[in-house]
Amino acid sequence: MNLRQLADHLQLSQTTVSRALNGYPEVSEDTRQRVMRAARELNYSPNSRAKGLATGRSMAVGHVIPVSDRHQMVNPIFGDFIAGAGEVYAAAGYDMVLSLVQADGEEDLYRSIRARGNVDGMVVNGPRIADPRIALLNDLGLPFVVHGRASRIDEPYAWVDSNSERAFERATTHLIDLGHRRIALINGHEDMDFAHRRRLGCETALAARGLSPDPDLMCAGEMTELFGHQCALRLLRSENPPTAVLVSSLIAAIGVRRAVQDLGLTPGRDVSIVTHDDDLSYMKNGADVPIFTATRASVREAGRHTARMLLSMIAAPQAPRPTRLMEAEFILGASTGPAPT
Amino acid sequence: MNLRQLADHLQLSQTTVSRALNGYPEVSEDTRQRVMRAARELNYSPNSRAKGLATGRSMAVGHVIPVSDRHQMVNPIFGDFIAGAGEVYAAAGYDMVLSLVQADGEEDLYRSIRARGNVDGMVVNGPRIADPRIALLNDLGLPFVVHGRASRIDEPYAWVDSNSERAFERATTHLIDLGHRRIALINGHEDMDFAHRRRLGCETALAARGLSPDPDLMCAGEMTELFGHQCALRLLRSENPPTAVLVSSLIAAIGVRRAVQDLGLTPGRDVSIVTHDDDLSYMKNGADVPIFTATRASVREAGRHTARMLLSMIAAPQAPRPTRLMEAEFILGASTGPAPT
DNA sequence: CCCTCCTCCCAAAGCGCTTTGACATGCGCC
DNA sequence: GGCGCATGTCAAAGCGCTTTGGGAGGAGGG
Repeated sequence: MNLRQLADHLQLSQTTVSRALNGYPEVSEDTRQRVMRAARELNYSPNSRAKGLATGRSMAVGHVIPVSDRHQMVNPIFGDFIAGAGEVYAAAGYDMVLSLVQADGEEDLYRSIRARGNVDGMVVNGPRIADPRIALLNDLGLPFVVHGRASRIDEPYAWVDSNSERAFERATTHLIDLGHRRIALINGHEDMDFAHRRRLGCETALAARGLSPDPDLMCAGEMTELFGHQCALRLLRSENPPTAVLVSSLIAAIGVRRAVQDLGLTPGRDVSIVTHDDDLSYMKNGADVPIFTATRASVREAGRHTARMLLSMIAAPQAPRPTRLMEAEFILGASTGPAPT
Repeated sequence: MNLRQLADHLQLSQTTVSRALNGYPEVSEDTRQRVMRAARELNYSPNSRAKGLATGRSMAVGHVIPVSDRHQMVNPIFGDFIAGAGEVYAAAGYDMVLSLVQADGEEDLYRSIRARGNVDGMVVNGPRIADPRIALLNDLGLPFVVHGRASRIDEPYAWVDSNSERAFERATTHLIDLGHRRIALINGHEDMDFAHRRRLGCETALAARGLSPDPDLMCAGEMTELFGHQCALRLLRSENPPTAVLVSSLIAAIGVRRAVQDLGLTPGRDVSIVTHDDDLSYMKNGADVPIFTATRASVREAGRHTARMLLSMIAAPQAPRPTRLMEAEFILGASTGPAPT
């Protein structure tokens, strides 16, 4: 069923039918009702390609998901982020098109997305420090929102981020207040901007109390359960082990807990653990009593904000680039306690 | 840069340029080279909407992701599945468009996707027992592949699934061989077909050894860490607790382990745990020694197979519906041991 | 030398929609 | 009665591509 057939069926011109369906005022209310009813009954939906061609808008947005070449890994927060964003798109009648990309193919991908014109805007995930994609995208002139920020970038761009620095500063201060002095950090790859900021936050808190960070207590890598386990094992077995560990994701924290238990120690008593918690739907941080003391920021909520921001930019391309900083909650759980003496 | 501008620039007709770019033989090799070079230099990519309109194919496939209305949860395996599928699509020049849908809006969504014609085929996730979507989609006549199967459906349809029944039968038999008699099952919602099959496999194994399943030892729900923890706690605190637990996902198994440890018990000695492991990239089942004894089937690999199957169906719509059953590996890990006496 | 047949290229139609500009009505008003 | 003005409708152009149906020009055969 296409527009012409519908128009023929109604004995009207395509123009009138189109206008009736799209809410233009040049159509009598009677006719509009008739058209709407017929469209529903005959299950007519306009062909989106044709509509896109005619209007120059595709009613779709693109999400580019970097696939880590190191481990072919898709960041686990991605599902929830997409879910949040997808909710908003669905409500607004937008499609979401996903592109997975290895780090080396990125530039071409963005150019090609732009040239093929099948999206009206895009979302960029996993920004790195001084990420070159931002300049590229500004150049291409397609509306985009970054989930996260990129340090050392001067030009304006739209972003949604949670305040990693502040969150990790608070977490670190909390541990210092509990008497911990040897505090380890198990972080994401530190070329990722969020990891960089978390480290900064941590160091700021240490410095504020006259402590200096110990490089031996810092490690960075892909945030898997396994990585958390390995790092924690290495740290705790070292000569001068930490009494507390900051972890950059709940999944890695689970690995840390496993390591602590493997060594016959008790989390919260022998070793304190604070983790960042993205509030993933399938991996909640406990029920009433949180398993881990944590800094919590809902990545699903970030997805919603990002999507809304992008849609607003598509609607008003000339407006200044919006930004939004979300604060993380600090949640007291069972995994922290006073430093053992 | 569009085709016309490119053609003008080259002093050729659009026809010739189009043919040169699309590999038709009616163009001299010289001209083709010239055209290709210019296209590359001027960064020309054909507008995908226009191309789609003209060819009737959109070079995109749709994935419909059900969002559980119960907990607004996105299945965590989804990221890896998408990653596997996305790899194949990218290589074949297809886009992937994602639609998230609440269970109640499904029928309309499929119809609308069909009518708007912006995908050439689709992938259906999370089939239930006797899932009505299959009849609907067969009706709509758009190529589709189901990830999983739906029991009690007679009409043919294409699917990729792993042999859940067999896997859980083996797992159960293994536990029986170790002397376990009270074996619990922590399963996904049992209207989901895969969960249904896992239960069947479990019961088959019990029956083969003359044991009958104890309804008190079976629970089913959303496969979160929390759910695993709650179920395990309840089971282990009951009057006649199980000595072994079968779990339907690694994430839930982590919750089970936490419960076991909360009660001061040791996994693999006091309580044996066998889990299904989807081999998620961020949640591996240990390094050298698997943490859990497990039935393992890579969901990323399933994503690849599904995508390849769909593309082949799009290329040859008349061919019979392919199907593919993947066998799970059985991995011996540290979480199982002889039944305590 | 003419005819046929390739080879290489082109003009124009068509995909399904929106949108521009024009055209019939019917009405009130001078 | 003629004018202006809404109101409701339509035909046709255009979005950027593919594809059909030729057609010019040169090579080869009789």
